[in-house]
Amino acid sequence: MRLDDLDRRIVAQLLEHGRASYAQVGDRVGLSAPAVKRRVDRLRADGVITGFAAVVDPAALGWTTEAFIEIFCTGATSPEEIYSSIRKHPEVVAAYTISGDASALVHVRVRDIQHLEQALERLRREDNITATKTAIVLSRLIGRPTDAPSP
Amino acid sequence: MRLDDLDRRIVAQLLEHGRASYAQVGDRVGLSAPAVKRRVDRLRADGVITGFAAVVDPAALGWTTEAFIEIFCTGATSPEEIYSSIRKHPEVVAAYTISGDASALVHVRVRDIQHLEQALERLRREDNITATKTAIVLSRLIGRPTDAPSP
DNA sequence: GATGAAACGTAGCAGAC
DNA sequence: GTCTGCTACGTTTCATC
Repeated sequence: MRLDDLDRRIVAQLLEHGRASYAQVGDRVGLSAPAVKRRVDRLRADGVITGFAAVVDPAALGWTTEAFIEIFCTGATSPEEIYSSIRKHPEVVAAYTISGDASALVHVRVRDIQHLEQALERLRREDNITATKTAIVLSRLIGRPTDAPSP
Repeated sequence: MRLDDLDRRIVAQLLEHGRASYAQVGDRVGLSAPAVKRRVDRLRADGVITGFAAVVDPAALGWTTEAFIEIFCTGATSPEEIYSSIRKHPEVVAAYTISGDASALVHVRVRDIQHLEQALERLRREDNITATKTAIVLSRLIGRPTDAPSP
């Protein structure tokens, strides 16, 4: 499937203003409200837009600390095994298998350093995980505060 | 300011369904639509909810590759200097100053490996940046596809 | 302080063009 | 893609606890 320029501008609008009315989006991109709705419906059906979400300040919910943890696994641990080892930890907001020394990179969000320590201990207790290497986030330079799990 | 349990449930609902009507949210949390609206207005005014956004599949927009780049800077480069060095690169979707060896961790999203190479070259051309260490994302285990810049 | 019910204006939606 | 009408939602006002 192909996106034309109008589609991209609609997506850009909805990335900024996810609750904007179709008429508002239409004003910005030069279409009528029903036309925008049709295109948004198509974008959702095609999986370009997978949903809508509130953007929440994690600090306001009491999650003030975040960290990136490199995870080292035994031998040839499959992505599925890594996934099942980390999915149960609610502090994990994102995780990726990556090239390089580490098996995976895990982004966690925690209340404070004590909470981070607990989460790390829990992670290291997983069978597959042999070692971790943690980098605590000192400040966010770019990127919206991502959505947080509820404390 | 303090959030009660109702506030947290409303936030959780809006994180999942950012375009849900107040009545729908109210049904799930046990409030009427006006009551939900008042609380959402307050949550927005207090900065707990900073906005709403579409959740977009970057792959559908042609951004199929992502990577994490550790950035090493000269001496005591301030976060502000790092910020001004990376903000102009549209491939950067997130960036953090972190503890450990590297000065910053930068999350980039690119069309393909060739595009990644170009972005890396551009980054390394920055005055402050002395070295980079890149880990290409092989697969996303956890975490929504984050919002992408328009290609 | 908070909520729920009723009002009005507006947006969403389906059909016809 | 636009225009039209019906339905549902967002929003304010007011009474209530």
